[in-house]
Amino acid sequence: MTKEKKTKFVILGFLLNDSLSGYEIGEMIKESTNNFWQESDASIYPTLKLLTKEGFVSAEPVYVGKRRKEVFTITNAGREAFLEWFKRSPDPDQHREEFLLKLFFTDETTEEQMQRHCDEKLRELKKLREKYKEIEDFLIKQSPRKTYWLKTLLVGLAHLELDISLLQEQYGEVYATNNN
Amino acid sequence: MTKEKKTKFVILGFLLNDSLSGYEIGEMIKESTNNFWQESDASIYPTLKLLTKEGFVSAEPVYVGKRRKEVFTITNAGREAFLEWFKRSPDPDQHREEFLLKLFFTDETTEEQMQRHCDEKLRELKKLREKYKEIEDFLIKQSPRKTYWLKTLLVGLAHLELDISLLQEQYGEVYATNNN
DNA sequence: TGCTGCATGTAAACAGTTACATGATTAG
DNA sequence: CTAATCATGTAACTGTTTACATGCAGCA
Repeated sequence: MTKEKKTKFVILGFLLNDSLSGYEIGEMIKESTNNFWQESDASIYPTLKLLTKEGFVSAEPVYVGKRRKEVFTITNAGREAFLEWFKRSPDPDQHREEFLLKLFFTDETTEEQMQRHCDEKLRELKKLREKYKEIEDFLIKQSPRKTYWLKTLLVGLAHLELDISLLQEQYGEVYATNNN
Repeated sequence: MTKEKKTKFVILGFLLNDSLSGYEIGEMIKESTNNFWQESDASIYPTLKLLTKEGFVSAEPVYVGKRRKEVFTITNAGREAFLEWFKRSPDPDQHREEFLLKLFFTDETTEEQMQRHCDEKLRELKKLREKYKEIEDFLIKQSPRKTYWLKTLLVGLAHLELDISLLQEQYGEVYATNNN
């Protein structure tokens, strides 16, 4: 029926522990959930407004000098809504992997072109792996309570490692000497 | 700038070898690309109309009795458009994995609830693995020319195996006795 | 007769992104 | 002084899905 906007629950999730401003929520999303659940910046403020209207969060302005900051706090109704969402079976993943789409159609084109995409992808993934490892360190040192943040990250890392090794297998370790 | 509808290239991709009707394209999508690039049924016919208007495909009606079937053939311009798309760097993947989102927020709820989602997920993935293996057999026997269809499938299978083993690791092989 | 599969399509609603617009504060 | 960052928001557009609507053919 009414397919609820999932952005709502991402925001509620971050508000469970802390009262936060839209901007702060945006920063947290960028550093964490964006890696497996993308949200655009612009979706946050309208969604916060919606959540306010529904009574799932309450807003209060905080002033630092002339600077206004709208700080949001989750309500009991908001907690209930979050838990109700949480216990529902997750929807099947939605994928839109253009890289795989091109791999799929490589028989009709040239392997050289695809090889170039693979090279690029491999470089990207290695960079991402470094980033993930930094986040891993950070989580272990700074947020030892967030065991599931770490678990989620490790799932992501495992997938990265797999993709890296698949790409290297296929193309014979040409790049392995430099930056593995 | 103008972010082109990717659906166009999925359709062009399938038309590179064969002339096909909208329905047949839909069937092929369901069986193959839908596993990593989801398209809804309803997007096919309007996109074919668009492609016709752009001169990338040509349509001719075929009648079997009173039954009309619109068969589409790719044009030279269509081939060029496809190759132009193919050589562009793939856009970064878009993920929306509600399962991981829930895993991420498990610290704020209960592990029991999440465990239930994991059980369900594990069952789904095992089913999907069977499906993938059938497709693998089919491809090897029926479409030996499509080496990249097979490669794409093997990437998918590797990810499935990884997810299955991650889920089993976490939850101690409770289900390993029955249907592994 | 009614069900399933083949076959094509449209309208309305919704979600999501891009681009824009504004302004305060802080560090160099 | 100016660039970067903090901070909030809107309008327009585009893409996508949902639900609907139609009708033929074959089979039980």
